[in-house]
Amino acid sequence: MPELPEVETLRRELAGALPGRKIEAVKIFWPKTVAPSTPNVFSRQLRGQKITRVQRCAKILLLGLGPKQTLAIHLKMTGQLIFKPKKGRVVIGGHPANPERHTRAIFNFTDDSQLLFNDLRKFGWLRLVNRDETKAIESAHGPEPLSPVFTFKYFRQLLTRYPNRNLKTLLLDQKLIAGLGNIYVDESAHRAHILPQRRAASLQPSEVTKLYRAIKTVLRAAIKAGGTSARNYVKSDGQPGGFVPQLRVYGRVGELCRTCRHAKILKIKLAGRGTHYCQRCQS
DNA sequence: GTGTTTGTTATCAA
DNA sequence: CTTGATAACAAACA
Repeated sequence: MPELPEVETLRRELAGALPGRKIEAVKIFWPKTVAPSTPNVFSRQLRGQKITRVQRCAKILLLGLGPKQTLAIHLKMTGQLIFKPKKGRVVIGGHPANPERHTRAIFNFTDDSQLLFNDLRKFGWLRLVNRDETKAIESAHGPEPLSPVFTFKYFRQLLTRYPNRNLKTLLLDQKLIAGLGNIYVDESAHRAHILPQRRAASLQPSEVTKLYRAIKTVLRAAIKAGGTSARNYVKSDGQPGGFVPQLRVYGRVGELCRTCRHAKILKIKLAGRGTHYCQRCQS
């Protein structure tokens, strides 16, 4: 699941690869990927454009195409962005012209390099947006948790403003904090020694501090490791990120807790999501 | 055939 | 207004 650290990893890699490259052709293999546009319109609009910068808003990657236009990319659950310095050879399966089984879009650059958008479950999307629409995307999200805008004061006020929400749903809410998903919410709660099902108002002041710090710490560590490849996520070179060994609860149901080495990691359904925690370390 | 996986949005209900 | 539940999207996997 590409969350903030995974998209940030891609942003950093692609920021070193894409700027300056000119789009020669765009192929769309799954039209809904570019909805509400159409493959023809979408491709025509992008052809000849040069990528000027690579940014990120929450879990959305933003490829700048000059001052007026941006290509916004959301990987949703199974999206991948693969950069190939030279055109990859055509491989088995799927569409005849389709180099990889779940490739939904291909950007060919004039120097023969390529950007592939793979997405097994077809939830991801590509959208060409203008400046106003980019602003709208940004204002639909809360502060970036690793930016100075995400102050302790803001975080404390969040908990006060939504006293009856449980931590899980609150931290997952993109309007309140940008970029956290199922993995890093569970990991943050474990590191803070707080159960994700707790009501916001039930946190002691010291717990608010611990949670605030845990969010930042785990995100920084995950970015440093190149993200979590629990399922489909890979980096732009196709290699997995390295954070799985550092996960403390996500995907570890039944395992012995790596912190207390005593209790087994439990898994419940909370806010409709698989939620992992240690009964002994978290309260 | 069933349940599970999850990011996001829409819709409904209390 | 707050909050949570559910479905929808879609496909693979156990």
